[in-house]
Amino acid sequence: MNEPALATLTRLRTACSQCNLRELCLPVGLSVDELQSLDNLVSTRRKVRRGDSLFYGGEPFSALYAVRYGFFKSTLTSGDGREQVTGFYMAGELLGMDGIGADRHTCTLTALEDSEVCVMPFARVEDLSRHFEPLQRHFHKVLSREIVRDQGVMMLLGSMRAEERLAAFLVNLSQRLTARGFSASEFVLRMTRDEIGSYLGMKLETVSRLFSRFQEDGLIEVHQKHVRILDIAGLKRVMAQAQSAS
Amino acid sequence: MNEPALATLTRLRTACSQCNLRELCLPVGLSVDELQSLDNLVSTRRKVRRGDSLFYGGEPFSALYAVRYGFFKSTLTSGDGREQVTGFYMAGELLGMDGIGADRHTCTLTALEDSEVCVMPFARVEDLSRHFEPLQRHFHKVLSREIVRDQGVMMLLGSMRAEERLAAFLVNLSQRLTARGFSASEFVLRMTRDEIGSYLGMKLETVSRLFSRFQEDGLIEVHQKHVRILDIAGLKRVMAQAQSAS
DNA sequence: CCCCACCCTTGACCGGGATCAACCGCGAAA
DNA sequence: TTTCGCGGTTGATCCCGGTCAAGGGTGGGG
Repeated sequence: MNEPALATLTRLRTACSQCNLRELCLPVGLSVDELQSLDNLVSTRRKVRRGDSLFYGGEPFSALYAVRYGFFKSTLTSGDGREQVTGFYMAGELLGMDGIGADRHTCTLTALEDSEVCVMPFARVEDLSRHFEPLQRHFHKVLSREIVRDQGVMMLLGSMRAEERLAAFLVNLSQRLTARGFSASEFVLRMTRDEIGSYLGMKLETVSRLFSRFQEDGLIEVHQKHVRILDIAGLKRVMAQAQSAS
Repeated sequence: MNEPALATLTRLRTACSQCNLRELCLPVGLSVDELQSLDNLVSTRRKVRRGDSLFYGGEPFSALYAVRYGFFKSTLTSGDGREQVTGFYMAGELLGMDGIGADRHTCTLTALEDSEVCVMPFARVEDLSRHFEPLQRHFHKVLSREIVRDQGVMMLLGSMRAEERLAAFLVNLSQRLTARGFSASEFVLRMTRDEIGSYLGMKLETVSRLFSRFQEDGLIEVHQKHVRILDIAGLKRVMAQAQSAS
């Protein structure tokens, strides 16, 4: 009841109930009252500069992270050194769930632009989950959705042609940006052609060629990292051409 | 303290503490005492005949399932009807975690041989997790491991050549069978070439050809669904040839 | 027990996307 | 302002694995 002033300040600054991302992030769907139960979920915030990593594969696991702003990629490195991009993450999304299973992160999370995350010590997440049912429910949903997302990528990689994959990627990006109040039709890619290619299981040259083809077909306008979507319905049509390539 | 005899019977029959899979399944790592806290986690058991489905994509979600014996595949069907196999599951593995996120299953689980599962109503899983910390920890680990597994498949599909993928598949199968007390080197495939191909992102003809090639190379012996692994180290070498195909 | 539907194998050919290579453009740093 | 380097684009060629086709094995249901 009489915590030191500094602690109070930190608690307020990192309080979910004060956060403008609460509609996107872990507390989604909680009432204002319920939200206050989460106010010491976040211990601190942490800034990560473009190019730096939040954590590396192999590092001990201790916390989950919620993106406050910025953009991340997650990568997996196989025994023989091949690197695979396994996801891209933006504001409100949760990072680090891969580490729970073995108390050790399996993938590396790297910022693709200057970013900031909320640090949620995992012991605290579990504690609060045990005492606060809505958080428990929601946390389980977030974990489950990550599984579903990954399965979607498996479908992408396992049974779609290169152009379908890239179209699906653009549609997905556009949808997630829209949900965050950005323009659905015009954005700047935070990642390189190589990173897109790794994520989608193709070479960077193929990504580049497909961007050009989509442009010729009037679906998009590309200028390096600037993309404007001209025909989202057309992209969705490309996505579902239904003639498996593999 | 004086429950009806029938209830007692059911409870005992489905008690995790009596189950010979407890070393593989949800209760792994719990002491005998702790185990008894789980004894009403499982409501009933359910048999699923070969070819039948435990649940379908789109169906409402209500329970998780633990495989007691048998073999399952999970499949995802895309909007345009393409089907992708997203996993194979054997005794002790947990099914249905995809359904938590949207209270609705996204994939279909089909038995590839006559099987039986333990039905764990999800509300009960969450209840027990809240009151019993070791279960909570372990449940989170299981969810996280499913995420990690999926990311492994993404790596497979995104950056490995066909022969590497099939080698990885065989090595993985062999390891999981070993953990269950089966022979590491000789087994019967429960799935068709088509299902393996879908899982690994290649056509059934390619799977068949690669099996033949592995046989010529003295790595395995194949006869339809019977496989004998002759050179597991050789397979592991094939897995890690490190020259990306995509 | 037999048969037929389903699964598997193998061959011939083709094409999508990888590979190799050259060049361009933009942004950061001096 | 110039330069340097990374990232992107585009072309030429190749080859892995997809496609099409034919035939063979086999195990489960009637």
